[in-house]
Amino acid sequence: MEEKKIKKEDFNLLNCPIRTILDRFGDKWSVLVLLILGEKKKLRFNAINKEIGTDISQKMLTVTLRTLEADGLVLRTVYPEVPPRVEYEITPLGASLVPHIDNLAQWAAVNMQNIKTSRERFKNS
Amino acid sequence: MEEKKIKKEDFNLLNCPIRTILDRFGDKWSVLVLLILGEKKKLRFNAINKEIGTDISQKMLTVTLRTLEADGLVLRTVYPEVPPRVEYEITPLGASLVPHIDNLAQWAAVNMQNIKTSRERFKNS
DNA sequence: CAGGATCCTCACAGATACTG
DNA sequence: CAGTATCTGTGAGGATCCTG
Repeated sequence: MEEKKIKKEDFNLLNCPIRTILDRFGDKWSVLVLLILGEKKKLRFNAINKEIGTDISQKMLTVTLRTLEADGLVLRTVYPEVPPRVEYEITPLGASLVPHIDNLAQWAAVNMQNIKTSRERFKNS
Repeated sequence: MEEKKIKKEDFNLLNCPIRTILDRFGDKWSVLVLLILGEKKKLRFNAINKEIGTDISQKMLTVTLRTLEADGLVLRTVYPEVPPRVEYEITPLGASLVPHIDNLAQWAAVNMQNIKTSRERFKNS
């Protein structure tokens, strides 16, 4: 059995750290959840769901939260009650990432119109 | 003919600007190409290809460059020669984005081990 | 309430062959 | 040299049903 395939995990495109994090946060929901928890401190599952809107499926919210938890960016606390209560909050590590995302968001907000115009011009050329 | 489907382009998840840019740069190659062009100023197609390594296909490099060009982040100059010569360089807009990506990369480099450890612990729990 | 378990699908990415 | 044109697969994301 050969091993031609280099695993994404092991290679990470020249071990560029930026790629390692983009592999995680380039997905559809991680950043959004992180920003929400960065603001609101403590939230339950359905509360996060409401914050996002109806656009995320239960499954994807679960997957996203589990990934963030596994990475140590979000803390998940289960209270042994009936009905069950689960609260999510951002960790210091997660909080340290938020400002960087905010910076990117800032840049995006400032230059969005610029990009859209450029995109439009490109289409008609 | 109904129009139930909301196009990704039009919706952008609550028009959150951060999502708009992550939709673009969450892909596999855009950020890498941007960083390379941010350093090397002017490069030809095959030169970029070499910088990345053998891991990107011609097609994906073309697609990536075209998208960056459309967004106004990269300038594409075709010289009417035989054989053809095409040079790519970063635009001021693109250059203004690079530091933000670098910041993220910095964070990633600093906290990568932390995250990996956390991930390992999560797996064995 | 907070998910787990399934099934589906479609867009993105890759491989390959060809060309001005 | 710097691309196009096709074909194909894979897996993130979504819909739905079920449960401690």
